[in-house]
Amino acid sequence: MTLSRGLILSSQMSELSPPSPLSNKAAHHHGNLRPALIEAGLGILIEEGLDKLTLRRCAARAGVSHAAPAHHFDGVAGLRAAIAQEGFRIFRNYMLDARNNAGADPHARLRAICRGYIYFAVDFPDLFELMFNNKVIKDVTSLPAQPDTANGYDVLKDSCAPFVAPGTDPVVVESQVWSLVHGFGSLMQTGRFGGLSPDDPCGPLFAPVMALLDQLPVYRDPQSGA
Amino acid sequence: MTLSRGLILSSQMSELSPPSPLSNKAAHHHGNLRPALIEAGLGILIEEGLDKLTLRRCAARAGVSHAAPAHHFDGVAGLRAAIAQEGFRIFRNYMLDARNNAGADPHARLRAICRGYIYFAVDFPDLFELMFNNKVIKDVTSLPAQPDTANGYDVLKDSCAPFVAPGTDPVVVESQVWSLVHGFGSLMQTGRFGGLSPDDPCGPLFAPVMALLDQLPVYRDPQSGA
DNA sequence: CGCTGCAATTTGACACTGTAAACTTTCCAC
DNA sequence: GTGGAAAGTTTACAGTGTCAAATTGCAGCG
Repeated sequence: MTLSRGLILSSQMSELSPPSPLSNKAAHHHGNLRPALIEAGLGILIEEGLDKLTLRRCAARAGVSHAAPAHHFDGVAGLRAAIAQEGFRIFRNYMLDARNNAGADPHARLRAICRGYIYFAVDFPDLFELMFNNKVIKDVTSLPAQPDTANGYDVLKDSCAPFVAPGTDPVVVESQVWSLVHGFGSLMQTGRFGGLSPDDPCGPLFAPVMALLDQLPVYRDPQSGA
Repeated sequence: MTLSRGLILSSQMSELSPPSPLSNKAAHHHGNLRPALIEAGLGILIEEGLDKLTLRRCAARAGVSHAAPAHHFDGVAGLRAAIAQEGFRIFRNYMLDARNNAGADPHARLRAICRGYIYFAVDFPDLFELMFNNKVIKDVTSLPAQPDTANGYDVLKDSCAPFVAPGTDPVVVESQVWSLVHGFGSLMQTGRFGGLSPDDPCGPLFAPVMALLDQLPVYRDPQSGA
């Protein structure tokens, strides 16, 4: 399951290198500047940190002039939102991978996506911070008809479904799980939750904290139908 | 209990207006620039938002030149850390107030401090974001021998004590509670957790989510001794 | 083929920010 | 008083976001 971590970043990119219009060689127009800028931003975020993520630096890394990004993003906020959106896609893949490698037991599957959640927060702390920055998250998660598949909420929702009592709002269980795991992911980077180690990437407190979810009763087993 | 909210900010300040050295009239040295800058920063944070919190703006609001803060803080990061530290003091008072207005029941007390936690996040979203910004929180919570009373963790710890099973590490329950409430506070500002209303400041999902903590067994009643 | 039009990119400029150095003022200790 | 440290000011410089005005390269059309 740890195989899912450390993925090659470019293989996760969505907009990156689309059909590539057949030998679009050295067009002065660069061709795909927008995805190139997003990738540059992700690289800066990972290698240099959130405070180094600037418009001009992204432009330089993509090999264009400092004002070029203005034609593809609505200011620096737009660039950050686009990078966050790409981050949510990687984030979702982390949870999907973790879930796919789990068994059929609802509790095991829930723990799995939580582990994927935390793996992502550990692997990309600056990207995680950018994505869940109060300002950015509002923009990204409330985009026009933004589907749950764009931010991974669908994976969480799906894994919470077995624990939803009939006749109750699913968002209750979803909020419980999401709050717990997101709070853990945020606070873990404090250092107060114990140091991380290569063989224990989620820290020694991950399992005990997530044990709180073991008490959730199973109302519906998605495998066996109703 | 809602009395505790909307406190006059200056009354919460710690460094603000110390002994005031007896008619320190119009000293060109301003006297108490450091606390004045912190208060200016808090005002900017509340009135204008986190992105407007700059060294020069704080200096202007305090009525000094733009380079004056350099003599009191280690760059802009130092100013932000100092403001966050002041924020943690207010934050702690929010939890203390909420707890003091609760009864003796351990679960009720725990719910109370969680409500104080969320009240603070709702009242000061930008300050909340600054305080729990991954970069800043590390500085503030890991200051030299920073006691738990400086960031409110002592209040949380105290309220979790009744739920700590004998022979187990208290940090487990503390992490469970803190993760849940902090995650809720962070994610609430997404808008996904339902709109806030004046008479329901924590949103409609607060109670259902915190119900997860009702299952915690009480091992020790602090009122009746062991 | 040459021309126009358009979109992408560049260049230049401006305001704002953080930071450092040099300077000025104020006050305290001696 | 005098020296010196502390507190603030002034000046300067490198980055940053953003805008307006060129400039470049391509596509379509005469």
